[in-house]
Amino acid sequence: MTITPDAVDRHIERWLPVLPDLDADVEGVVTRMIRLTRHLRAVKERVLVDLDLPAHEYDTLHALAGRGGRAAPSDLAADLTMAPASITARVDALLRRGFVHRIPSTVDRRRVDVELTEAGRAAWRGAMEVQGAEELRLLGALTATERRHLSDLLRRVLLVAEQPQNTPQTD
Amino acid sequence: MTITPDAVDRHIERWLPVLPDLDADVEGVVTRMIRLTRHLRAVKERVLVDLDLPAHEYDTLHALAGRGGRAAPSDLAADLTMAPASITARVDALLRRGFVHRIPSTVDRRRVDVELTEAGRAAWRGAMEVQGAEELRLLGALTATERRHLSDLLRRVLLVAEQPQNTPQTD
DNA sequence: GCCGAAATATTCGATGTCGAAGTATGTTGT
DNA sequence: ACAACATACTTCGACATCGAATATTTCGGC
Repeated sequence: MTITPDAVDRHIERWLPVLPDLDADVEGVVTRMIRLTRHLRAVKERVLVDLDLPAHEYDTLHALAGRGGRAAPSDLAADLTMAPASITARVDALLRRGFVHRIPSTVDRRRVDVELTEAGRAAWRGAMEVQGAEELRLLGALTATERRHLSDLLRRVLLVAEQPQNTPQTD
Repeated sequence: MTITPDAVDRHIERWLPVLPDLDADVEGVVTRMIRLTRHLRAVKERVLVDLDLPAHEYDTLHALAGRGGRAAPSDLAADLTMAPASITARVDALLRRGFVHRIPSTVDRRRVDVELTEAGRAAWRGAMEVQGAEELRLLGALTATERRHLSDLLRRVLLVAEQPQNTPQTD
């Protein structure tokens, strides 16, 4: 049983002539992760189009729901790894659609909590239902134990990424 | 030897109360791939900043080099999975820096080949040298056989992604 | 209590990307 | 030969994002 080559195998084969010391496994892992995340993002946007919900609006609702339906803009910026300045426009758009409220904090008048409305929560839930189907389809290629194995391997890689770089002597 | 939890383990633990039927392995694999690709992208941009080369300019040079130093804008758009309209601005910027030439095709006057200059190739090579170091650092967490195993698992997942969706009845 | 520093959200200007329309050129059918 | 269509690139308008600057509020030291 020979393995079936995928687009990344062809990608590597195409690059090997110009980069002879390319590590096929390292490049293969990285490129496949990039393509898979891009694929999942694309499918997600295609699905959300039917719900008239841009992906970045869904992401914002999702982050908000993950904070119990109420969070400060700076918290959302941290969760979404975005510049705080970008949250303003996102909240503005959600506000226009009636998905959130802006509630000035009474204890700290610098803060303005963003709160999910019922309509916002409903929109989030509706999009949630169709979400994840593609993830299941893709990972259905593996058995349950293989998925666990894959997840474990990736965890070990991510743990290295989380470690502070050994070259923080930039200051 | 118990496994060390990573940020995704904490992420899943935080979401489980609100989404009880969340599959930890599926979510773990997807979220780790997303975070790893984002991390690699961030490190890449941080490295390229020292070379005064924006990541998207490097990507364009890289795609061009992968085509042997000469390609049509539409080819670059396909390789970079971008809208053809976006290539114009990228080539304009590379042109201002003397990294590429625009060469009108003589056989088909609609086409305008983009050609890497020596300066462009040098900039690409210089950035290439420092590229990939972070990839090696991360995947150094695994042994060679584990990397191969990881690559094989991802290939099987990607092969499913490449298969045409069974719902193309949109027309 | 008061003044400088830190924190929080927003505004502003610049940039990158996209889809749609536009322009020029090539191809095909009759 | 000509019309209709297709192709390749560019221009344009809209939009998301960002970093820097700004306004307001809070905190800490004296």
